[in-house]
Amino acid sequence: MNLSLPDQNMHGSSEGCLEDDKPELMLPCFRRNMYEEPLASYSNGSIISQLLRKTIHNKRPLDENHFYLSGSVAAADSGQEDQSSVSSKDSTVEAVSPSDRVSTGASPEGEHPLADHLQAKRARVENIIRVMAGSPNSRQYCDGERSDADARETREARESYRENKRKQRLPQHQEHGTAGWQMNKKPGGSSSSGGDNCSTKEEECNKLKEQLHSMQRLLRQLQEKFLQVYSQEDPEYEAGDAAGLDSEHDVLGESTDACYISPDEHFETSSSAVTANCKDRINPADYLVHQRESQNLQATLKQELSKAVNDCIDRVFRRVSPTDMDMSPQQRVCSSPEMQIGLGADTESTPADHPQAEDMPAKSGPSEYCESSKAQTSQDQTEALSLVVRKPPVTQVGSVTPAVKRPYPVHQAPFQFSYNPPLHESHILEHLLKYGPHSNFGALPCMPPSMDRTSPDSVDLSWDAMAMRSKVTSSHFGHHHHRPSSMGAVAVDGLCLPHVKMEGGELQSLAERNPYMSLNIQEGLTPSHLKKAKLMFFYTRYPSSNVLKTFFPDVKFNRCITSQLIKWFSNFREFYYIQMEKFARQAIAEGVRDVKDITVSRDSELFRALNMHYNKANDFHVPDRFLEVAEITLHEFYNAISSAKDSDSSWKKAIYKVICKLDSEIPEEFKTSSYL
DNA sequence: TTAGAGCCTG
DNA sequence: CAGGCTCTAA
Repeated sequence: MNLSLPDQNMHGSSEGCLEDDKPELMLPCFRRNMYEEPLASYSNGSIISQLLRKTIHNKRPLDENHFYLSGSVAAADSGQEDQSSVSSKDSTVEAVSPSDRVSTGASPEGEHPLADHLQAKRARVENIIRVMAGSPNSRQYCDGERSDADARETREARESYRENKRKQRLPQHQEHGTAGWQMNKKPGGSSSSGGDNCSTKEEECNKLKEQLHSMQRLLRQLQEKFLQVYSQEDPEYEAGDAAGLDSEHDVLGESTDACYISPDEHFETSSSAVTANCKDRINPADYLVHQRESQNLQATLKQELSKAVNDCIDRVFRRVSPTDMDMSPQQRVCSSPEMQIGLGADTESTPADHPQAEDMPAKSGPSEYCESSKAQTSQDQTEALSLVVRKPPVTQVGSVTPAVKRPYPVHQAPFQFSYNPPLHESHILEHLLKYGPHSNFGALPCMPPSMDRTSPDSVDLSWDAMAMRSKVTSSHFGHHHHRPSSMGAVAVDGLCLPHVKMEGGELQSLAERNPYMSLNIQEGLTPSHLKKAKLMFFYTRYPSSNVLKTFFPDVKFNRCITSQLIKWFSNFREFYYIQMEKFARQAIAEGVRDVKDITVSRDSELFRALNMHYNKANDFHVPDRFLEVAEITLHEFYNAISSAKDSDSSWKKAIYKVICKLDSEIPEEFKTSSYL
């Protein structure tokens, strides 16, 4: 039988491993603070610090109101964040975080040395940057699912984390505070303010450029993303989001036309807001000079940044091209995050929407995999598109492709992941940037560029499968490279990941604990869920709600969803029993004398009718047991009707009672959400 | 009271 | 397939 489990090792040992692996399953890259790491490292690298110091020295507060505006916005919104515009709001909230208030507000008259203010400002900008990095995540909460308590908790955790980091850095900053903008020198490093060590300085500059350029990239992507997100919002969200966006624009001084704010601009506008309180400390006579210097810096930075971006793009292409020489230009372009952003919403939506290639040769070794995926173009899209319900969205580029029937079920093994480096936080971030919070992680950049968008696996995997894969990524996994072509998707997952098997409930709770994971928990039932339910009907006519929860781990169950699923099965039964009655009466009409003459085989019309209903694509091998049950049911109906029991209004109840005991176990494969 | 089955209808 | 309805068991 097709669905027999080839992965016995899935059970037993897998259960045992589960506990051990749990911490790891909670992928490090999904932890919130992991998102902050890269940026924290930026701040350690202190490109921001340097910018701040330089800018703060040069720049005069232009508009004190700006600060108050930010502050008041923060105060007003701090209790009701979790809108799509969290980034801006959070930014301002952070800007007036308690610790900052202490340093800036407690003694505004200058008791504190300038360094204190600089630190405060620096910290704020760092916060802004960090928040921006984390905010794509927060967008998902605009659905209102998340409780205020959760929001507070997350925010507090984030703040305390940041404060800790900030505290750790403070002494360092103070030590070097007066040295100007080279505050991030390593302890043993020479002071570069004099510029006497050219090579060291050059190196440092390069490093800084590198960091700046990375940040720039991230910022640009984030901004791009935000703009897209806002523009795609549902009308009902639009008002609120627009407000948030506006406020963001106010705070950041960013223009809507310019989808990209250069970091220095961004930085300067931000710092202009946060440095307003320093205003009276700066000599007005120097203002113009400082402003000129500031502009010079700005121009220099812009120049440097564009150079760096160019270099980066070159590097990306250089890195991509050796392995993807055969890629189509479009594919190649898509492999570069920068280019994806540049290509706009269309391409941006592509990866998430790109279907699973279902007609691929089922058997493909690691080396074949890339090749196969290269062969996958958007034209290979199949009905799998519907597997993930996406929110309103983005232009669906890939949805035009013809459906391709495939032998059921065929999936690609995720073994490729074993060759990839572990997920890095920035990868996650980039993924979010590229594909949005509602995309799944099947196309994480940990994949080879060529697979990024074209992998048949990249679309359809719900998060649990993704978690498994990611688990594989970081674990020992060098075998299981082959699988029989007829093996089902779940079997594949199980074969490849024998030690990461989770029950639906665990998946759900895990996903609920982790906002990023829950991205792939479906809010509603999709056509593929329906299809799966129909196939499950071949095994169970009366599934309990627990069974349903177990076998739909990627569905976020609530009362409504549960009833809907139950209703589905009720409808299935209805059709089933109607067919049974119909064919039983037909048999009687045809003069069948003996119930034993009535059989149900795969050639039977009855079976065809049922198969057509529950397995329309005919890509599922119906279990023999179902034929037996169907036959029994038919016999029951035949007997009841032939003995005139159907005159009783509730004559079917007796039959139902019999049939409900004939449920068989649903294969484990169905437990995997990526089954279809 | 609630969940779920079953029936009917659109 | 979903919604509305009744009925029943827990």
